[in-house]
Amino acid sequence: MEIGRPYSRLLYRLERSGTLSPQDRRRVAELPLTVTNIAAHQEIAHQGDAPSRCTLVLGGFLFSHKLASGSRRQITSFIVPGDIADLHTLHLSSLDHSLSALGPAVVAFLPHAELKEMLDISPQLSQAFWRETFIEAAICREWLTNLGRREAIARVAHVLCELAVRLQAVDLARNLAFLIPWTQTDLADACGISSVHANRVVQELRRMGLVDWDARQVKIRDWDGLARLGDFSDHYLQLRTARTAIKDSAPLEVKVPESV
Amino acid sequence: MEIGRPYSRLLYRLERSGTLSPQDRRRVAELPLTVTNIAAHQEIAHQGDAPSRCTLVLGGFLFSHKLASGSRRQITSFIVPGDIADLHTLHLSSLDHSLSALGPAVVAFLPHAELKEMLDISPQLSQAFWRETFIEAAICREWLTNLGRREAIARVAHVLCELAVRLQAVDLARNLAFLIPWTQTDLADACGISSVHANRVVQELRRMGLVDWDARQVKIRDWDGLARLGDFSDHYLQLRTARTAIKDSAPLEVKVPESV
DNA sequence: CGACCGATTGACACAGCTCAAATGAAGTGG
DNA sequence: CCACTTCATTTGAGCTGTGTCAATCGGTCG
Repeated sequence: MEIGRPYSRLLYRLERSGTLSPQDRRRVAELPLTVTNIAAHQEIAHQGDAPSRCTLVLGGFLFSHKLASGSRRQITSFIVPGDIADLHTLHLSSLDHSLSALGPAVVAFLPHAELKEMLDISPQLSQAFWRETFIEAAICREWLTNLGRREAIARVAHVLCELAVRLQAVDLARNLAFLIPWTQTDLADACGISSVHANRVVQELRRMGLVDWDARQVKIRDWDGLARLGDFSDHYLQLRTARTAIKDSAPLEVKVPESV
Repeated sequence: MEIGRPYSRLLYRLERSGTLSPQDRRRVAELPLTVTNIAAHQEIAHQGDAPSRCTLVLGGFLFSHKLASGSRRQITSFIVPGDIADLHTLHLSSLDHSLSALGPAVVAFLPHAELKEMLDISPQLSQAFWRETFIEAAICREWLTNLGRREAIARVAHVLCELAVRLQAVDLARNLAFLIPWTQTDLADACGISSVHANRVVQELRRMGLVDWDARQVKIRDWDGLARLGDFSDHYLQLRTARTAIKDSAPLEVKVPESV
């Protein structure tokens, strides 16, 4: 987990929309940070907290979640390396969700004060970070559609497609296969279904030959089939360049690499 | 609708988190704008479009929506006067959702160029607008939880509570009653349920004595009961003052554009 | 070896969906 | 001012996707 260059993934993301000036890159790279190991299932921040720093994921996965009716958990996002998990704490007084680690993770904490100062100085950086916020919101809207208007198997397929694309964009998936330390219950809580049903859906996806799924390893065997089933199109992720990097052309007519 | 001061509600919102300098207020007030009447059900922007201006709602209601599986509509947000409906088009290349009017509405279009220029000049304004984005995202997460982990009647109750609070915050609801030109089908598409079921839920809410609901007029008769049923707490809206406003103040006169 | 956790299975219940039709309210045009 | 259309609401009757409950199985770790 290249701790030596903790900002590389973040910078890579910020530059998706356009190049940053060398100066701006330096500003980001020189932000003070505290690298911390997080244990599996550890809660980093709790709903209602008012943290004074943001959390950049360097390795592993975090997720944000909320409770409904006191006991029912809804996962509101998966946060992958290169993402800032709680940028909104910069301007909102209290956190509207909790933040936890899916498995063991490595994060860097960035103090609000320095972050704010940096953003005040550079409108370009401010824009780049703001843009990340917008993408996050677009993902949230897509999830909303997923929960509101697709049935269980399509929801799961959609989430898998999204993760594959997002992870591939940060080099954490190759050949549409990736490792993620979740349980079927986590998946269920992201998809708004019960864990029992999540299990049945996973089995059905296996049976249909769409995915291999052993423990924490997910491999998409039939991208077209899964994307069709999950009604997935990656436009909302705004990864123009990243997508070409992944598979060099037409979005949904992608061929699955034969190898692996 | 007070067209004479189109920015009043926007300014009011931007200043929730802290006062703007007179200069910044002037910058906002002097933004060039094109006021336009929108017919009921008119689509203002379509998924995939790349508009070159943002849409500020002056009167009436807009909503953003997406299609799943080609035909199933999910409403992803209700946009009320004072909201900017599509601020994200400022930095994202294409719109990830469509934008339409619930009933007749009045909007002001703000060209991206001038908006960007203004935000580049003033970090304070930039922050204030960014903050609005964060609130929008928080609302989206709450909706996600709503769809994923609450049953139908609670979803509807939650949406009603949210609208009441948001509208009361911009003086468009008084005594927990408001006018909104939606149909039960619109409500259903926001809550991820069928319109038939939405109807049954509405009837149940009436029967329980929680709301009065004639045509477009919604009146919450038992706030505590409805909020409890909908598992609603307004923290995520980040409206410090809103709750007290709801309980005891008598908001000002309100008008929804009747003709347009 | 026992304890624990996650995956898996089966049986059953029910919330909410679909289909279909009736009712009601609000124009619209003759 | 009345037929006619249109659109929203309402109601009824099955049907089904998904939830809940309760075991069982299997792997991992101390």
